[in-house]
Amino acid sequence: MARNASFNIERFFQALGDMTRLRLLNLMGEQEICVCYFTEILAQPQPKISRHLAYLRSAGVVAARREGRWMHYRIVMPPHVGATQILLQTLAWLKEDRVMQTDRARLTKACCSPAKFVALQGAPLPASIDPSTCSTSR
Amino acid sequence: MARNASFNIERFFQALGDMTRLRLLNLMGEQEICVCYFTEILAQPQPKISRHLAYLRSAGVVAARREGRWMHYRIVMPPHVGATQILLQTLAWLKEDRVMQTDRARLTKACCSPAKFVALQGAPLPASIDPSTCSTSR
DNA sequence: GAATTATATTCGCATTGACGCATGCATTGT
DNA sequence: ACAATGCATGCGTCAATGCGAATATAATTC
Repeated sequence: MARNASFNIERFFQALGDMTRLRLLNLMGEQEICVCYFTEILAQPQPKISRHLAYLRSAGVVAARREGRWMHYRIVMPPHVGATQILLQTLAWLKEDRVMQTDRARLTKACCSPAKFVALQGAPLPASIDPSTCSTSR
Repeated sequence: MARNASFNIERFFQALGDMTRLRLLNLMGEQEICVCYFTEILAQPQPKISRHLAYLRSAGVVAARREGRWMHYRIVMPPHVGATQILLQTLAWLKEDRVMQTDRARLTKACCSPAKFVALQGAPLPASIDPSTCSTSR
């Protein structure tokens, strides 16, 4: 309920004005990600992650999908072309950031060798991950 | 390299997360604008305008130049290509907004017929304004 | 139905932000 | 020096935000 509040420009930029939320967006990128990956990769308390995801959701930047016990979050493009372009531009920009690159590397590693991440045993893989991308990890 | 410690991603987006600040940025656009125009066109208290300008300055989004009693503010492009593109994209997006269009129209009007804006008597015109753009005003 | 797992929400607290009001500071003009 | 002008800043107040800790909710498993 109350999931489709009208898109608000201020709220949109405010949602981008926090490093934790930017890291979450960077991890989502093009694909849907399970919450358990966020908490594991950012190494931060689950309630904190959950609140930031709720913030992003209230800003209309992400959407959630439930799959059994797991919640998958994905980026949704805003209902304005201008905002969409800014969001895409931001995601592209984030990829140049060291922290963001490290996060992405950890995500790949977690998906390829989940056995090393105790908390992720049995967690659903992002849909777009396939073993062929797991070149150097063991 | 090019690590400019003064520029902060979070701060950058936070600066964009306020309607008053977006209106100020929209008014500046490509040109330098005197503070007295902001207060007149937005019809809001001068300390409020000044505070928001200070916020934008602290975020590295605008710069100020003193000219006698007047302060001129202008947009400065961030030291990152990504941020620059986002800022330009944002400015372009704002132009589609009704409020922003009205503000711009009022700015043009104020520059062309300052006599109608008591507070702007003698105020310096934006550098890029010339009388040829004042077609229908008297 | 009870326990477990994955995620969301509530609470208390500290910090920040936005605002109005009054005042301070810098520059110009007399 | 004094007053006037244009702008910035300090103060008090209130709302919003971020956080950790605890608790609640939803889906699954026993």
